[in-house]
Amino acid sequence: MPVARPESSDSRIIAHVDMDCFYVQVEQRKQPHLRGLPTAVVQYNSWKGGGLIAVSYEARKDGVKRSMRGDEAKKVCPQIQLVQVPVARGKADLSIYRNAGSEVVSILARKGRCERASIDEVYLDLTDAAETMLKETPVESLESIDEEVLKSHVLELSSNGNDDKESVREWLQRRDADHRDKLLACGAFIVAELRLQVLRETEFTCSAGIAHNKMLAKLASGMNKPAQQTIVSFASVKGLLEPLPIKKMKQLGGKLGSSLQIDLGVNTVGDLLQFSEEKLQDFYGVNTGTWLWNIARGNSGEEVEGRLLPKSHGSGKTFPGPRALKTLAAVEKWLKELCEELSERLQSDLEKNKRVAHTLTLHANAYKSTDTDSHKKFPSKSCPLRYGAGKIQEDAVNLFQAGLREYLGAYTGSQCCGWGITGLSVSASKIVAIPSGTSSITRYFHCRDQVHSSSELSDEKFVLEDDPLSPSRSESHPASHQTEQQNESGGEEAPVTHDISSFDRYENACKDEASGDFTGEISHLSSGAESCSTPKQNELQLRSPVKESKMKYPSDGIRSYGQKRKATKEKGTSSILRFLQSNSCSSSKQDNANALQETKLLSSGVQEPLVMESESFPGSQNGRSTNTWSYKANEIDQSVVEELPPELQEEVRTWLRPQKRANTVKRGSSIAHYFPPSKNE
DNA sequence: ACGGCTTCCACT
DNA sequence: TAGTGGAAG
Repeated sequence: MPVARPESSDSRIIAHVDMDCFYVQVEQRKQPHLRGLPTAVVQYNSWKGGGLIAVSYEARKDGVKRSMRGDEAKKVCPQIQLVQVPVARGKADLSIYRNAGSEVVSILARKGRCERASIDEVYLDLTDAAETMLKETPVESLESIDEEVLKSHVLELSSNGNDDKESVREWLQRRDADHRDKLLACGAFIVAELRLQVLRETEFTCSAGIAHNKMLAKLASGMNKPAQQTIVSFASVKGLLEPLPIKKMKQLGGKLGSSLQIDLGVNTVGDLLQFSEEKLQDFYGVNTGTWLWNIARGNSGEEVEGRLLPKSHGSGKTFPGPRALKTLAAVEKWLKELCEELSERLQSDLEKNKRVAHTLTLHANAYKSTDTDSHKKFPSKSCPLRYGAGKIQEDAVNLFQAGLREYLGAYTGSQCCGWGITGLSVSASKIVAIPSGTSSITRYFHCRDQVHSSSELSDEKFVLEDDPLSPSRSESHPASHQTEQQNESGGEEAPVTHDISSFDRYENACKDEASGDFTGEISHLSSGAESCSTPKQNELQLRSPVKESKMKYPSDGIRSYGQKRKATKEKGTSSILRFLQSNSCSSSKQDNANALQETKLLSSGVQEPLVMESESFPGSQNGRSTNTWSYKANEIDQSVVEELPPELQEEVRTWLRPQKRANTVKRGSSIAHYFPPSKNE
């Protein structure tokens, strides 16, 4: 899974911001009398007091751990305050925490590119902001800076026990510092300010790590909690990683980490240094091997994605042991609950963010009481997503039945034959911003034309029908049957506004009929992401081919850690495209502003000059054709690049000179005179 | 047969 | 593409 993304001499300024015991804070804001008390959030308290999902730092001191039961927590910490997660439709409802997370994201996105990494974590790329600050902020003003930044922990200092504010102040203002450390210092100021804003506006505290890449930033954010920030200075990287238990590294907490320990005797990150890149590649494949080699040295080129919103929504519940669902009726009942929640969240996403989801997926866990030996898994199934709780539910039930048949094998009436469902979940994915504005409407009709003229569309009568949305029609779901009325979107369950639902329909139409991706712009952009990456491919050193025979996993353990991941996916290149899609990369203030701005950009033709060649290729199943775009690097007009936002200019130029680390050269030389060795001015 | 629920990613 | 599995929190 980890992937090689080598990056040498990386001068980005990356922050990882992590909310402190977030769910607890959300509850404490709701009930301020809980502040300062040992507190934990539990879900479902009937069985052994419920499971803890967040624990305050006061309670942690007493040894309370997440994943204790409420009862155990009471034992080690009798005064603990247990707050229950809200329950809706018979299941835990995390929406208040999600909403609180959005509050935070919208604040943290004010400076630099922001990536929502989870409900309570974000990454920030503050490179540009830090550089600007380094250029424009006279050193004197740093002396009057707020206390918060002085509470930073600077790793190279704290290892010597010199963590006091005076030392930190001195470190932050060192004039002979490495340029990269100066940028880090600027990043620390920016992050401190952001954290204060978060506190002021949400009452939530958070901790942060400031470093040159995501991996180190993430590592650092957890080192001094709560409500503190940690800077990984250039000089501290080696000392930080060397003694670090390998399992503490993100991505190595699981089987890969275990394999490193067991198979290679690697217990700390430092131990990894003894292995050549080739050796690691022999064991784990080219990509993972290179990735390991790099992270051991503190290198990680992973980009901060400009994404403020989740990529999918899901709603699920487990039915452990005795509570397993044994009848179709019971499954249907719970699917209804889950689908209602999902639908609500989809509606909200639609209204707030103008996005629609395209795929509905059903997951289930099941057992057969008959043969305990067969460890067959209940297959997950998906289909096009139709809006409206009732439709989602109907489709989910169909998916379930298809899965169940497959799970049980041909025969059986699928009723009371000794099966049980221990887990159910529905999720919505492939979420894209809705096109809006006149040009999109034009494309809408254009797209429609394609739908009808497009070759295949076979036999089906539904092409011309009013509501071509039913997933039941999709040939991949023989299980389903279309009984529904043509009566389109809504009815009682889907109060969708007209314009929106029509867009929704058209998207689904285009998709269902498999006649090309729905908007011109979206398909251009997403396919462009692939073609744009070509110039960069050679950045990945894919040297020695993996010899599968030498893979040394325990036979039942790790199979393959992605030795064949292609170099064609370059996150760096996609952010420009994302910018064109959503304009969320840099300074956008609010989530829901993105979709709107997106279309302005798109329809203003900004993307055109970037797109040098257009070609179409046959689509997969239907012989449909999809437009895609590519360009030749040397054909890009410089003036086009200059029109882009600064942080993207950088990126584009990087593609154009794939061999160089544009970053270091450019940044280093142009602003080296700031923070001069002696007091400036 | 309980750690519940959610999200993301890579691979095939 | 759809479906699977790992990882994280």
